[in-house]
Amino acid sequence: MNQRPQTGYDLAKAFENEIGEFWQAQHSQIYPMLKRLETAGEITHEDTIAGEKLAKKQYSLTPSGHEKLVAWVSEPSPELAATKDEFILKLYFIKSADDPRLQPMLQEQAVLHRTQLAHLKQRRQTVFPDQAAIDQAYGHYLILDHAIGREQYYVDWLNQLLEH
Amino acid sequence: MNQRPQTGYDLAKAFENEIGEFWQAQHSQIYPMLKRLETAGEITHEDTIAGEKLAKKQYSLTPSGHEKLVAWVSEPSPELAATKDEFILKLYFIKSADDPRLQPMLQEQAVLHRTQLAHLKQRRQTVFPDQAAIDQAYGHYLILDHAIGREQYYVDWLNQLLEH
DNA sequence: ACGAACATGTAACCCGTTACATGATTAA
DNA sequence: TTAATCATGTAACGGGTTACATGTTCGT
Repeated sequence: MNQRPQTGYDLAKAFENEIGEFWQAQHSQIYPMLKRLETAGEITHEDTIAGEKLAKKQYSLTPSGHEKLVAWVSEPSPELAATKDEFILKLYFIKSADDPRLQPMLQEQAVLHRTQLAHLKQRRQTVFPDQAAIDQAYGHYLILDHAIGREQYYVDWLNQLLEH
Repeated sequence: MNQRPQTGYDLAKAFENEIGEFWQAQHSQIYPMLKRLETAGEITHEDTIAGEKLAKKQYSLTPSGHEKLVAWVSEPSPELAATKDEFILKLYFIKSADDPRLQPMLQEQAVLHRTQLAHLKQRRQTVFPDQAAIDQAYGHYLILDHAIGREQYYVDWLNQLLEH
């Protein structure tokens, strides 16, 4: 998306792995959008063949598209992140600290977020094994770092409530 | 929503203030939903008049609705929270730590999140001034506490990057 | 008298998810 | 050979936002 040509499939995977913690997009949203962006003149594609006859569309930014991307990154992002956390919503209906449903709920979430935290740490280790890897994709590293810190906070918060 | 009758307006305000950090719903979504829930037999309403002629609909849960709510709270919540943070998405396109756009971006977000953190702390002080207030709405307190911790982490993370 | 907050609704539109649909390539 | 992954698309549906629309009450 930045400079190297990518297929819609590549983008879908990036939304799943690289930035899925903070932004999501399914391939059913991506393919029509790529067509729209091409019509708008922000991207172009080149048809390539992998193997015998598997057709791929390698998209790349046009000068106009690149300009727009650079401008967009520099623009202010004044909106605070929108979150939908069903567990937290359910907490609203727990009126007392003694509610017998509370501890199981916390435990369930603790399992979930500990697993996620371990998974993210594992990813950091494999994707950014050394300083060179970090230097080459610093923003991506920051995203993963932020995701890990955020999960760590969530786990700590749950643990502290479980000790009680 | 729990036991005391509430109007659609009350609910909209709750989504704005009490749980807006983790779940959102506009009045345009709430009013039709209240009608649907009433048709389904989960809630009923009583027309009341405030002042001279301002019509209010005080909704309350039916036994069936209350049962469903209790069951829903106890159900597992296996999905991890979905987040959409445009700033973090933009970070993805910053390839180097020396990119001149990075520091201004971080500073802008720091202002945003410091303000939000101060606002949330202020709310905790006014909504939960003593232990009695916490004991009466423990879940609500936990939500606010979690929101504060989350913002504190975000601010700390940004500060640490700004020191650099 | 006026503006903010209270109070309730509908309509249009956009965005995003799930499901439907198809086919090629690669590794076990 | 068979399952996982690669690769691209469309359609239906639902949820959610913004905008449209109206009227009352309360505090200053």
